[in-house]
Amino acid sequence: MENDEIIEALELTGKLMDLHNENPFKSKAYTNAAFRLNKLRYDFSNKSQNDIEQIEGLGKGITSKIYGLMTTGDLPELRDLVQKTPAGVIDMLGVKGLGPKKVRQLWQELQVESIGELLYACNENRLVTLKGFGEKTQLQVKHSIEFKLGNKNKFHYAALEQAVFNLADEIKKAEEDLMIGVVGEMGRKCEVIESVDILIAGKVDADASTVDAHTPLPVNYHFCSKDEFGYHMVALTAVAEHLDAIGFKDLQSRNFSTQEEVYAALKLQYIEPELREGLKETELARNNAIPKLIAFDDLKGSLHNHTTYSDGVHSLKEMGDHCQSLGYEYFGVCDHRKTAFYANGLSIERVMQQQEEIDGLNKNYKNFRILKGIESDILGDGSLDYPNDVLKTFDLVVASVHSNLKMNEEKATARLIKAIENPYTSILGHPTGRLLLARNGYPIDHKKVIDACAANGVHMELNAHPYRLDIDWRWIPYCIEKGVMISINPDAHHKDAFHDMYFGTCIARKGMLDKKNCLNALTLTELLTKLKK
DNA sequence: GCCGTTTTCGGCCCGACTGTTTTCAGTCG
Repeated sequence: MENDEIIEALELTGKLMDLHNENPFKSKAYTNAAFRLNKLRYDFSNKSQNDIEQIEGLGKGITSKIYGLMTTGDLPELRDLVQKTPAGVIDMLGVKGLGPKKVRQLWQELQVESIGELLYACNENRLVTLKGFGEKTQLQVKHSIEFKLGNKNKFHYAALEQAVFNLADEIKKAEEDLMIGVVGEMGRKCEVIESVDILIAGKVDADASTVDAHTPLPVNYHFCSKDEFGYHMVALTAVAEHLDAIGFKDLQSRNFSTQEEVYAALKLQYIEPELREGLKETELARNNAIPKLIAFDDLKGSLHNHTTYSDGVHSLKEMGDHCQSLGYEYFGVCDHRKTAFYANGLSIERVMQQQEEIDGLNKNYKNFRILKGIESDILGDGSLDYPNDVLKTFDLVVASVHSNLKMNEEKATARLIKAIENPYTSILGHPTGRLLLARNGYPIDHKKVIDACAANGVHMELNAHPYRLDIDWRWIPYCIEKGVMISINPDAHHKDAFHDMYFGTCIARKGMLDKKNCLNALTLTELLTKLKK
């Protein structure tokens, strides 16, 4: 069993014990174990029982249960609890705003046994009769369920890409003579995917759909002749608004084997698939004004990453070495500040210690440098969780919000602007706090925030984690217009997460980012000059 | 129930927020 599965099982056990009104301290033992294990950030799934028992906060009793779970995949307590709980009631624990206590009330007092029934009960205004519930709780539960249902059968781009590429390869292998194209939302590299579409051109002997897709979504296959491949690639990749704007239906012929030929026939600059969203791309193409889009290879370094100093998995040296081995020129360490107690945030003493270690490591690097940074929390009032005389010791300061996420637009915007105005802020981190398919960000006035960045020389993060992709790509053109540079940051907590910058680059292309407006496409020397300003 | 340890028993991760209360329980990050 893997870390996550073990932690999830323990957490669920704790929740179900609360749901069944067992001794709250008994359930806490499980919840606490999950909490402790979750903080470890290393792979414990193949450790010995003795190793597990050495972990702080775990004793003999819970250790033996964890070890049993690890080796047999079974936790008898959990099995019993699951057995006496309707599956729909367990689902209800996943509704935001509902914990075990509230779910118990809904189940026992309203006999609600599934998320569907719960939504119905909200609509019938039945939740307000329960003690501890009111209008607002009922409305929040309703919204939360609707959000959940609305995201059913939607996936993050990153979760599908490899499977879809593999699928295209398999089809190609089965019949070498075919032309294969990924079209639709996947072709446009949208951040959230609802359907997978593949275009196949050529003579198909076997039904391509017999190839096992291995994707969690059904795949739509489209077929055409080879000499119309380009025509159908454009038709199936673009949204209707784009096709209208370029005058697609006025084309006299379908005989275009490449996409480039289609745009040439329409007397337009070539428009990359990512851009075919029906926004301003056609107007720009008409004036030959679409810039050369950034490529993954253009990135020269990685800013905003974490190490074991806070909540990262690998040490400073491991992360630095790995970043260098990937061919980058610099690696920015931005561990969490102390306010981030949830993430083992750094005290001032440990920051100093980290900076000394960085100085030591930098002496041995050639053509590579670790930059001293910090991810400073933006507090509720917009101030940063460090005094200025400490902030000035860093090469870069990423300021970002991690708590108190439920502000209204006016307050959240003012809070961000105050943080941007701090003279030591270099980059505004994940500006809306959104988690795609899981949580809407706090509402902000993007224009005001970007204007403030422009006025204060602050750069904008494009957090490249596939769940975040925050700032939203739709705002990148406005950033560029105002001269605010975009920093494609992996926010890496693990060596493998540097690769997230690839997904950041994909989404940045949708925002028409070119390399000269990308902070981490600068060389080390250029970057240092920029950061000093 | 379990942890840590004063090896027997007091106290369970923390701070903030929300919505419901009328002083706090439940939930979240």
